Amino acid sequence: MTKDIYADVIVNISVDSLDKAYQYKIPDGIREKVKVGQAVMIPFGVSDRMIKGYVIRISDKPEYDVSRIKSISGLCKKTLDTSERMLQLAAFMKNRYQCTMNEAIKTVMPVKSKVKTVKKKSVVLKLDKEKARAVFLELNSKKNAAARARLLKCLIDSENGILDYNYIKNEENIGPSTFNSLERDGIIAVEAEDVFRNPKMDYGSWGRNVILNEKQQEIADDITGEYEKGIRREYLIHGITGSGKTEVYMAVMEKVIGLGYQVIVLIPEIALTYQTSGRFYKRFGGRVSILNSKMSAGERYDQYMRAKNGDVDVIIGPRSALFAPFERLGLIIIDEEHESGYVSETIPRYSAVCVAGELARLSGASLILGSATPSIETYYRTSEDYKGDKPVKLYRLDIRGGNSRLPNIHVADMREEFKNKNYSIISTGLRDAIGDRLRKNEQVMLFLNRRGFSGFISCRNCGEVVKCPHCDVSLTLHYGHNRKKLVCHYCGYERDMVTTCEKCGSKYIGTFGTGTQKIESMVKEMFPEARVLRMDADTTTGKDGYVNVLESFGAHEADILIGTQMIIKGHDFPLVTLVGIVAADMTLNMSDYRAAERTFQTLVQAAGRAGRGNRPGDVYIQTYNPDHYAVTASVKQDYGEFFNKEINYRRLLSYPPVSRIMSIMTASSKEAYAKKIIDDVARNTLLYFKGNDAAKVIGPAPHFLAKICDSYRFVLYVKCEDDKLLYRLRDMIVEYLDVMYEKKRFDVWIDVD
DNA sequence: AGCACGCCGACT
DNA sequence: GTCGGCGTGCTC
Repeated sequence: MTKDIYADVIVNISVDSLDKAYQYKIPDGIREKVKVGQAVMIPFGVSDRMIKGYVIRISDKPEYDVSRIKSISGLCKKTLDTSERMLQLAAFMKNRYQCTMNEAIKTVMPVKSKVKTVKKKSVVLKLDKEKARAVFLELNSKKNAAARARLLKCLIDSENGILDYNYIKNEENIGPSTFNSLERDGIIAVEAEDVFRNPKMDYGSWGRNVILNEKQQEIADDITGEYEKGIRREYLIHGITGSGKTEVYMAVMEKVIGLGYQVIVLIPEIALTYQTSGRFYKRFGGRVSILNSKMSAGERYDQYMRAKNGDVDVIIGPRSALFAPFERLGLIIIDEEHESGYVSETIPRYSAVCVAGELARLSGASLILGSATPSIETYYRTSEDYKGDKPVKLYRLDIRGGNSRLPNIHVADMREEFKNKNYSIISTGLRDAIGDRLRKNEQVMLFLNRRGFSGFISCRNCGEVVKCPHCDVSLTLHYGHNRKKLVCHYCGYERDMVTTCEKCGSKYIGTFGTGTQKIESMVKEMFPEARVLRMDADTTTGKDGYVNVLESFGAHEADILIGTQMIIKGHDFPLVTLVGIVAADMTLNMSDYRAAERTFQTLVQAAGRAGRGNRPGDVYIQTYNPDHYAVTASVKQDYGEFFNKEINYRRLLSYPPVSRIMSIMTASSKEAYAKKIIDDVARNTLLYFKGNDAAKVIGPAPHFLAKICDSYRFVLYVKCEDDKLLYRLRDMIVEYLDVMYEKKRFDVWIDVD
């Protein structure tokens, strides 16, 4: 006799208490047909009423009282419907990102939990108040009508005889049967209304056609040609900034929509401005739906419903727009695919580019990626060396539209500056250039790689650095409203600025490094007459904060804008003719294999900000590593050169995308315990790869941030070309730790790439 | 959500 | 007794 197998099934009802998996036996006859994502009919509840559910996991051991497990009664055939596809996508994410199926489902089906808030049920009094009062008195005098009387009283007391269903149900403790009986007697009515909040926007006339240049047309024709032949695949449009990638997207979209398919367009959060939305509205009119992060759950749900009902052809939004439930998804476009915003910060930490690839495959859609500085991973998939699945077809778009030209790029070697006794953080060249622009009444942007990348405090006498007591990290200096304070960027710990060294008592406390605030004060000192704006997390409070700063700068209310990452994304400022990258190599020093890639991308994108109007632009790159290929290649704006050097470097060190890398981090409040576990994992990992030289194991070692929030961290790296081996190892480690160690006393994170 | 069960007052 | 409304709790 064969062993029974079981399926975890989620029920297709949107109620919190049912939001979990139920285990069913899979009957022998349909054993092969039941896969994760399959829709099935199951008997549910005491009366075994038949409902639809989805299989989310299959296993051979029952996790419930066996005698009470029912059997799946049949498959729901039909075409692969959207929710089934979404569940398959969730299953993919579960495997790829090591999250639970529930976490994955919550990500891909945001609809489910939101239903309640949107389907607003209300109770309406059907009689006029006089008659209702009579009924109420009658019920009130009866002994068995307490709930009905209570409900009626509430309705009579309410202003217009309408109350929220859930409110009254919870507040007055009224059961469903009470509503039913009153409704049957025609005294009340329960009404469910779907209020579609459709953000109305007027963008004037639409349908305007743009004429593509020769190169744009060629790419659009090629993609649509393949599309018409039924070819579905991934494309990369490598187009320099301002080369008009959007025009190509739109041309392809038009074709795909014409064939009756629907399109998802992902855009980096920061670029989701009215400008962008307006362009799409102008072209596609009301058949476009735009999602943004400011939308409430309800508004977002409404847009998803419009997508599901086929009321829109195009949905535009940040990475979550990927999960719009289109029935006939034909194309996904990801603009600026290298953007870090496409990687989720919450579990599951999925990459939208990767998930989009899978979604496209599942739905028979094509995927177009676009970027001026494609991620190494994506570009690698266009190369001939790439042997994996999902190869990418590459197009180049290298003519800048309009009459703007590439800026002149200057490199300032900060080591030379230091030798020449310029101890400031602004090179002489950049300083002169700023002065020149101020005289010409043009604008300047000064860019710093990341917020408070330093500003750490140390004693000039003994060298003691002020650190966070909970984390092994130096504190960063911030200027509060009227006092200086020290902040830990990891745990948020705050304290007053120290005045004397806590170790030696010296009064000479120095601040090192340069944050945006320090640059601001220095620039104000150098150019007292200049109007300076600073943009970072401290100056921009609220969701619209940064938009306000950018708008004010765009209106020439300031001459110099100082800021981090945010200022180089999106937004064109025609008056900006000078961009200074104050510390170009800061990201190079980060202990991450993507450091060079990030640096190159930032430098190229920042340089692209200068001279987008008619005036020629200048860019100053200040660096301590003028010979590093990330710097030299960005000076030449030569992606190819950078890619070749970078991919060789990664090949040499077995980094992704050539090889895969898995990191295993253990953390515990007891240092020795975290160490013991990671040593154990390391030993087992070596055992796992015994006699197989395909993998390299590095470590274990204390993590780069060895102590965060009073928790000690150790890390182990495993590099291997075959990701399946890594995924299997990962699953084994998780299971092993589960069995061998007490769960609560430590944390473990396992990450692939 | 939807269903049944047990409780309790009311009516035959 | 037993009918019927009401509140509670469960659904593999």
